[in-house]
Amino acid sequence: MPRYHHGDLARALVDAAVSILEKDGPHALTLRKAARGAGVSHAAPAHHFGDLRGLLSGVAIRGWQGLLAAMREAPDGSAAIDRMRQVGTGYIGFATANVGLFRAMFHPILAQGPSPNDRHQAAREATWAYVVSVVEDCQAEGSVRAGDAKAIARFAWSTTHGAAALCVEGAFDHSPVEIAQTMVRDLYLGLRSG
Amino acid sequence: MPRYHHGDLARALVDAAVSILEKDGPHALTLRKAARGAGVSHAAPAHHFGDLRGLLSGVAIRGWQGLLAAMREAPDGSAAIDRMRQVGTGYIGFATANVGLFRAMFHPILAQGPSPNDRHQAAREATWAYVVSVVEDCQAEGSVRAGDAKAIARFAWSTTHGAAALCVEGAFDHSPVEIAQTMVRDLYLGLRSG
DNA sequence: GCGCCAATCTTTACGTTGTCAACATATCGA
DNA sequence: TCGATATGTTGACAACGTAAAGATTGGCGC
Repeated sequence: MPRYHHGDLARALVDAAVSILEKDGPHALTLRKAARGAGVSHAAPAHHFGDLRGLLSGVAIRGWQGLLAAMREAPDGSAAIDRMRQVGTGYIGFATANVGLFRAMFHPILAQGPSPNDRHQAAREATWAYVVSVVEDCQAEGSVRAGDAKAIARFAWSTTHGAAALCVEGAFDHSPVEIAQTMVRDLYLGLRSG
Repeated sequence: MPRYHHGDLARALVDAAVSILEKDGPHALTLRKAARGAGVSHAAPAHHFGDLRGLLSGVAIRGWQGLLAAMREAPDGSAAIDRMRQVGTGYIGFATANVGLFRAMFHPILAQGPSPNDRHQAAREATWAYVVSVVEDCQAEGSVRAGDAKAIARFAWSTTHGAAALCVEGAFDHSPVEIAQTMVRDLYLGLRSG
């Protein structure tokens, strides 16, 4: 029996939103549709997310968490360079496996103005911090050339993000796995030490 | 005096759309607003672009043309590697100088389903073809390592597009010029022959 | 247990939008 | 000249984001 109070509506709304995103894309995501998916009235989301941008921000938080998890999927104890490779393959893998979610993370609405949600910015920065730390580990073990770790991380991030974004766009007529392999290989041709 | 027939409404609508995009971003672009900007009734755009996706596609065509022009801005007769560098700096320069237009070119709505406009796909492929041709020229002059030119072009394109997209997102706390310089430099560390 | 307040959800309402159908006007070729 | 076609207008409709006001619930002091 439906109660007046949902219990965890914020989570349920994000669940519904992700489901809509994966089925019909970012354009199909509306506040009212997410509310229907969660079984509440159309104005209920406003109390948790404010507006559409807020809901999208909530979705993006889950996206960044998933992206970070995918990048960390390397086996424990592996060499830093292996973790670095997993950053690339995990990133592209996550993007192509969760196209709707990935597109929502970089939706133009979110890009405009400051982040409407502190946790959103935090989730994003946590992912970025992980990449920088892996670069530093690689430098420590000598598998990546010395230099400003953040600059190197920006480069690796750009290549990886660009490949993922273009893959998701369907700009390449190759499988994501192929793209990821050659991208990661070529990337470390430029990053290797010596 | 306003005539019943506009003369070149399609162009005027794209003009108005670009103006809206640059001022208020992709989210603010609506068919009705573009129609008002062009001084016609709200349903007039339908005859030229069908729906909102069609208008966005028309805008994107102009975007791809401008992007290609920016990438070709290298002085005539320069070495292929210089033209290659201009691909990177021109790409990032165009994106940051035309943020709204750039975002529209990669708007999620356009990414879903096939391109609604043949000229859109053509403009896109022309840009891609130019990058591949520059890579081949670099290989011919020995400034870029041998190998599948398209694969190398995909790599260069990914790095450049990723850097531009993240720049436009405000993900980097550096000036676009700085980003472009270090990106292009690091990119050709990995692409150089030998 | 009781009462009150804040949080949560619903209902109602309003202006805007995309899209369609019906109609009006201009252009162009047979 | 005249009809077909392209181009633009008007009117209408459902869906949307958002705000205001009311209903319901949970929690906290007492």
